[in-house]
Formats: sequence, C-alpha cells, structure tokens
Amino acid sequence: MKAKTLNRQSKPRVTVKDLARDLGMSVSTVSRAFYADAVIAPTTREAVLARAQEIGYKPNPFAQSLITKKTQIVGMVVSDINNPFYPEVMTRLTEDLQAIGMNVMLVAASDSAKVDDAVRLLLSYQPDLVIILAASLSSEAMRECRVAGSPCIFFNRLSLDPECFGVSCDNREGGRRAADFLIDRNHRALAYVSAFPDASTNVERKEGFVDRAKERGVAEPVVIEAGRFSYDAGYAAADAFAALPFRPDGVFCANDILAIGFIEGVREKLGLDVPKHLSVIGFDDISMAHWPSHSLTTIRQPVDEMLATTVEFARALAANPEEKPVVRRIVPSAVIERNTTRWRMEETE
Amino acid sequence: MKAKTLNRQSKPRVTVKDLARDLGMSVSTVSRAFYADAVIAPTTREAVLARAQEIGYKPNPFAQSLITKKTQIVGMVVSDINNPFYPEVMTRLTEDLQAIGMNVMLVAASDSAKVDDAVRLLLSYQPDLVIILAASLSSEAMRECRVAGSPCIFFNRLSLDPECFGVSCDNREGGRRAADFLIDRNHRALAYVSAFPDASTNVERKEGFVDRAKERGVAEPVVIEAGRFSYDAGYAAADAFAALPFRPDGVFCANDILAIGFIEGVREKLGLDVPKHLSVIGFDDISMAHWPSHSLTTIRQPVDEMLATTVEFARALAANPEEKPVVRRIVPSAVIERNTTRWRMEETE
DNA sequence: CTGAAAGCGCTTACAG
DNA sequence: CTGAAAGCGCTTACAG
Repeated sequence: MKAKTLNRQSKPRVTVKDLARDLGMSVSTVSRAFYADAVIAPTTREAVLARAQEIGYKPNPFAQSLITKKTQIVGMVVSDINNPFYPEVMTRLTEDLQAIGMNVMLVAASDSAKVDDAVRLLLSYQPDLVIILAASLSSEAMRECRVAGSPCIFFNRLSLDPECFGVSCDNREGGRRAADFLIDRNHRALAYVSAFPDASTNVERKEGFVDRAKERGVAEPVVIEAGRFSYDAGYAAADAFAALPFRPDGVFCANDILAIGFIEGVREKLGLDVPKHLSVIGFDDISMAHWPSHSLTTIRQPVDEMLATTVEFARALAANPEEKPVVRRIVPSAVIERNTTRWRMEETE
Repeated sequence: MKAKTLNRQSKPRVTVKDLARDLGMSVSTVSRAFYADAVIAPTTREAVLARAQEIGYKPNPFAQSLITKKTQIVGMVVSDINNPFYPEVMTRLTEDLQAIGMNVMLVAASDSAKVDDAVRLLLSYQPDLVIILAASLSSEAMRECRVAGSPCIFFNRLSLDPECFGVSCDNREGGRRAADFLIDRNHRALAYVSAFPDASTNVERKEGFVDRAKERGVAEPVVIEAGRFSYDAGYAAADAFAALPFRPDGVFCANDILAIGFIEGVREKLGLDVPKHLSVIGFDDISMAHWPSHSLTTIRQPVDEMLATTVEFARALAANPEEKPVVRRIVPSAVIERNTTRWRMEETE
C-alpha cells in the first residue's frame, strides 16, 4: 500500500503511436521492426529503426513484458558481502548480462532470514531468472520462484535442490590439490579451517582435502570450525588452533579471507610465523591474496569460465524457461604458490 | 531487437480480475484497496487485503507503472569496485531501499566510457531516481536522465551539476583534521597522496589538508599523484615518494585502500617503517583498516548518516520528482588513531 | 462509497 | 508483407 502521488511532470515519452504517425505506418508494423523473427520487409524495418533512433524511441519495457511475459530482468540475490570475491563477481556478471540486453535487479539481505522477504519482493517483478550469489534460499523461497516461473541459478555456492541450475568450481578437486600440494612438500600434520558448515563450497573443499589425505596415507586432517567465511572468523580460529593437542604444519582454509584472518591470528596471538612454523593455503585468489603483505598461496577460482557459463545459462533460460536444470563444476587452477607455504624437512616418524 | 520466443509456461498469475470475481466486487474497488489515500470503506479494504494475502495476489508492478508513471525502481550506477568501501554501501543502500518498497536496478560499468551506455539501458526502465556510486556521469548522460524524468543522487563523489542531489561527507573538513592531527604531533613535512584527480572526494580532501597546513604555518604539503583510488596506485606511489628531494614525515592518503597500498610500497620497496619513519593517515575506515596487519590510522566516513540521508532523499523524490536538488555534506569522525601514526620528536629547524 | 468505462504502451493472432 | 482490433493487468476520472 503506497501513497498516491502526482504523476511525473517530465516531457512525455515518445511512443509507438508517435513513431507510427511520423512514418505513416501502422503501429503493428512499427512494433514488428523490433523483433528479429517477425515478418516484415527488410527495408521497412530499416526505415523504422533509423527513424526510431533519430527521435529517440525505444519500446517501453513494461508494456512489452505485460504481453510477452518476459521482463529481460534477472534478479540477483546477494548476502555475504564480507567476502571480497563477490563484489567483483557481482559487477562483472552485471556487465555481462547488460551486454546481452538483460537488466539486473539487485536484492540484498544481511541475514539470511531476510533473504526470503527480499526474494518475494523481487518476484513481483517477474524476473526471467534469478541468480543467487552467496546465499542460501529456503526451500519455501525456492518454491515461490518456481510458482512465479523464475528459474534459479546458484553461483558458487550450490543448492541441494535438483530443480536449480548451478555453477561453481570443482571444489572437491581443489581440496584434493591442496592436500597433494602440502603432502608433496612433506607436510604430515594437516588441518582444515572450516567456514559456514552448510555451504557446499565449504563442505566440498573439506571433503576433497580430507579424502585425498587419507588416500595418500597421511593422518586424517583435523578440522577447525571457524563457522563463517570472514576475516574475523579466521582470526578467531587461531585460538582453536592453539588448543589442539599437537601443532599441524599444513593448514588449508576454506577461502582466502578466512586464511588471511587465520594467518594474522596465528601471528599476533600465538607468535607463530607463516610459513616458518606452518604453511597455509587459501581458496579464491582474491586480489588481496597477491598483495605483498599477504602473499597468500591459494587456489584460483576459474571466475572467467564460471561467469561465461552463467551468462550462457541465462541466455538459454531467457529463451526457454523450461530448460532442464544442470549444474556445472569447473576445474580450478593448480595451487598458486606464494609465501605462506614452504617445504618441510623430512622427519623421522 | 530480440528473438521472439515462446511465452513462459508457468501457472498464470492471479490478477485483479480474479480477486474481484472471488470477492464479488468490481476491479476498481479491489484496486483502491492497495492505495493508502484512495476513497474506500475501511472494512472493504480489509476484506480485499486479507483475501489478496490468502490467494497470493499482488498488483503487477508493470501494469501499475504503465499508468502511474512511477516504477518504484531506483537505478544504481557503480563502477569503482576496487574500493571495499562501496560493496558495503551498495548492499546496505539496497536493503534500506527495499525496506521502503523500492527495488534496485543495478548498472555496472568497468570503465567510465561504458557508464553512459549502461545508464541509457537503465533509463528505459524509467527509474524513479538514479543513485550514482563512485562514478562520474557525462553531462550528456545527466541530460538524458533529466529528459527521462529520473533525478540523480550522487553518493560520496559529488557532481558539479547543480541539478543533482548529492550526499557526501565533509571531505574538506576531513582533510583539515588530518592536517591538524599530524601537525599537533609535530609533523612538519607533509604530503598528500592524490587519487583520481576529477573526483570531488579527492579534490576536497586535498584542499582541506593543504589549506589547513598553510593556516597552521607549516610548509605547503607536497602532492603525490597516484591517479586512482586503488591498492596498486598506492603501491606505485611509493616510487614517487622516494623520488622526492626530501622525505615527508606525515602523509595523508586520499583513502584507505590507497593508504594501505602506499604503506606496503614504502615498506617493501623503500625499506621504510611506518610509523617509525613516517606517519600515514587514510580515509574511509573500511573494515580492513582495523585488521592487525594494517591497523591504519584513518578518518571514518559517516556512513550511517550518509545512507539515511540518501534514503530520505529517495523517499522525497519518489513522492515528488520535482523536489529541489540539495547536496548534503556530513561531518566525518575525528581521526581514529591506530598504528600507522605516532608523535615526532621536536626538531630544531 | 462503488462500479463501468477508458486508457497506459505495447504485441500478436487474424484478415487481407 | 501490412493494418485493424483485441487484450496484457492495472488505475482513475466520471457517474451514481
């Protein structure tokens, strides 16, 4: 319920009618000029488009979607903004989507409880699809998307729902590579610093890491629960690390920002040096990771491919909302070695 | 020009007609229930709203805006995503706007040349207003906004255009405080690390800093041109710093991310210690600034007030697009002292 | 206070 | 290939 207010005073927009009158054509013909596969004489189309350009006519998207039931709108749901990985993804995705004529309607929610409300608001605009970045959607909210006819794409963090599209990197493989990297360099006491326990990214990275360690015959990595993907959580996790009955020499953190916090916590609070006393690996390769003060060894997300895949899905869904859901996992880079890891001496066990 | 495609298959949405039939009322009456100041019997309204809730009816915003010429959409233009200050602002602003029933349409453009195109696309959705974060709009683009009847609010970085709203902190005052802080602590050789030369934020911070130094009778601060608001620009600026004929002992950087890059450049490349050899002050107080590894002395932006003011403007403009433009500057915090600054010894000059 | 009718700016069968 | 007409889902004078 909103207050009724005066109409906008600005100059009235130019409409199909205006353009049709100007050209001495019917509105139907003018309209057809804007649809690639409409039947219309090429020369007519050209004339219409040229004149439209001149007098600044563009079809009103609201009127269009009223009829076509297509909005060219993609909803984007964001919540975890602590992680610098997302702002970049968000803006690049937006740009790429704009390039194919889709507009992004942004929905933000600090805590996930509010995500559902936000999604509801979003759905009233009938987005052709919704992309979820770093947020989990309640199954209720997902049902609503389905009813509204807006398919979902989960980016990075995946959903259990088989009805949803997904794009992420192969986190399990990333975890395995982290394990191999450390084991190859003689690390034998491994630990995983775990973030949000329900996030697929966290779970898969952990599983890959732990499984591979077992396969290689190394003691099962200990898991430290940091609980979230954030600097503060990593910093706090240093305490749990200190409380361990032994000191791991190789630590894989759920992502970069967590690793950076962890390293600083370990240094400040425990007086330990990385990589002298322990090696630390992150995940993402955010730009901060290569800053000299961090110089973090990490695994790069295949962001370009992930973005391209998402846009591809978006395009397919815009054309046909009934498209069958698929989730694509893209293999990440090998470990990028910087200054938070090093070889361990061979030890007699 | 787009491809024509099949209509969405999903269940048809429930419309006013459905609800009216269900309630045995006219569509006019049903419609009126959703407008606070429409003439309608309170009991009728209640009945309509209750039933709408039950069967999941919500007015179609496209149909609504076709008539009211109001879209409840605010366009948000973003470009400088290197600066961690913006993601937070972006999401908080989005949340706050959602809370008053407005939806955010995001427009991103990596380089400012593309901003204009992006704005054009945005305008086809006739946003009730557009908020510009960290981007400059060409006067051409601003003219288009005016023609389209979408007023602009510049957030943080201001525009010269007197027709635009603006919300920022009092950057000049911030610059003065930085000068006072350093001078009070016996710094006598001051420098300013300048970012994007056209940004009002940069210009005003510099002017405040320089003016205040002069007022206090200290030698005019030297200006180092870093050119952009980014870590890399700050890191690179260390070279220009080294090339100076003397070594400043107090440096004020245009913002935090620049300061962090500068400090690291100075440490890594020149082997200087901050704050031992020189003090450095940033601007913004991004969350990174209080991380132990940076522990940056800085001036906090009054983000809460800036956000509140922006939302207030947005609300006013939604009610009346003819609202007279005003720019509001909010006084920033005093310098927040951390570990990149310290007292200088009294020197004989 | 309520309802019938016109109309917002478009697209799309349907005829020609 | 083009045009006249109906209709998308709403709101809002206008009558009553």
